Amino acid sequence: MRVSKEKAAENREALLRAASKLFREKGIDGVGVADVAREAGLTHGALYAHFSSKDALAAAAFSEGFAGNMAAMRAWAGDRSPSYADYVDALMSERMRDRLATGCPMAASASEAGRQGEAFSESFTKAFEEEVAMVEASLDKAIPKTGRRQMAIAAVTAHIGALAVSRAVLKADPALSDEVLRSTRQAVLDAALKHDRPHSR
Amino acid sequence: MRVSKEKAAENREALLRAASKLFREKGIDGVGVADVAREAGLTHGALYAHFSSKDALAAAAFSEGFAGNMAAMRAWAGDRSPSYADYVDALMSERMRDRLATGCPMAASASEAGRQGEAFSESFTKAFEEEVAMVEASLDKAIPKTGRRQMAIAAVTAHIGALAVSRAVLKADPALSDEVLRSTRQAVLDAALKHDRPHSR
DNA sequence: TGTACATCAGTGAACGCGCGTTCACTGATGTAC
DNA sequence: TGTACATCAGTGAACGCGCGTTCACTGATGTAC
Repeated sequence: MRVSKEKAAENREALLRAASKLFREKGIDGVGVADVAREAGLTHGALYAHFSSKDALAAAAFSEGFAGNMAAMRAWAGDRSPSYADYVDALMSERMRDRLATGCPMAASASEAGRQGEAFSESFTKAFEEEVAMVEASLDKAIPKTGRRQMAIAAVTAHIGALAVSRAVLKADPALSDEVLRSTRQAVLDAALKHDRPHSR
Repeated sequence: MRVSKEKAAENREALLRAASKLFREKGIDGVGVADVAREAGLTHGALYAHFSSKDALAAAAFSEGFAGNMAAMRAWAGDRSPSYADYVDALMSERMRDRLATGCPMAASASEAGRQGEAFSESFTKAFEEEVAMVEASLDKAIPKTGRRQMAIAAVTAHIGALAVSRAVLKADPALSDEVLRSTRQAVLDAALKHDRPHSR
């Protein structure tokens, strides 16, 4: 039966929230469209009134999840723009590793992303560029511009790798999982510090 | 019909090679046991004479693929043990990114690994520890032992992240994909260099 | 060395199940008069 | 404001398909005598 425009918009949001959560928890291939619809309180048929395919849903859910995390980060930083150390501490933490459903969508899908459809690839790439820009802006302006971009790319890449690896080894070796987070955090912070005392290369 | 012990061993190897290739190319969830058996020239039923489940097959194929790459690395390095720079150059290259079927199995499955079965998790963790040990051994002995391990963990994690991300953005933005590899390579090499000129922290 | 037979790797049909997507239908919503 | 009706979000059965796993069967292999 037809529902009001407001209710339809709510349902669309519920589908995105459900997809965003489930895809991060169990992977895109690990969740069916019926699971997503059920979590949103709808039937699977309704999903296709809002999204043309599972790939389109995954791409939209990815962007929604990423935008939510970026907004949360900005809100948490408050008026001051978040410092590089704030960013690193927040991301490379056991808390972030264990919060699967609301964690970084790039870390959740890094190794699957290349095999998804075109829409998803685009979403991933846009998100990566956006996060790099945020990190870049948080870096010391004394570092030359090309160096800042390089460092930001390496830092975002490292955080994605660290979260994915720390989750991959968590069940088999929890201590190693913690060590992965600590080591990457230290390495990424050291890289920024190093530029206080530049040396010839 | 029964086959000779030698032929059976060959078939088992063929299954492992097929699984190792296909799982890296398309992901574990993206390949069926029938696909693997077909690629090996067998029927899917035969697979269960060699492996108890798909998870057991995936774990064995992961270990086989990883061991093969480690052996290739050692062979390539020749008599001298591979230097840190050799390792980084070999791994963070466009060649490694594009050689899906024979590339690093950790990078191919990083974000899926945590969701696989127990056998696969164990294989991943063992491989990670082994690669960390190899990298650690290649680092300058002037760096304190705890620093070496931390640096090795961060480097292996970074290479996994860089390969996964560079593949994820490849279709949507090939130039960015190259930049991801270059930036991580530079960052990881800088981290090792930095220790030539230690500074207070 | 030759014969009888137990072994077991491999075959292919079948199991129950869930997948992504389509579609005829329902009925409340929103609109035109 | 009241009535007639077109719209369309949501339902749920059905589509064809592939999944991982099991199993009765085949027949060459390997072994015991």
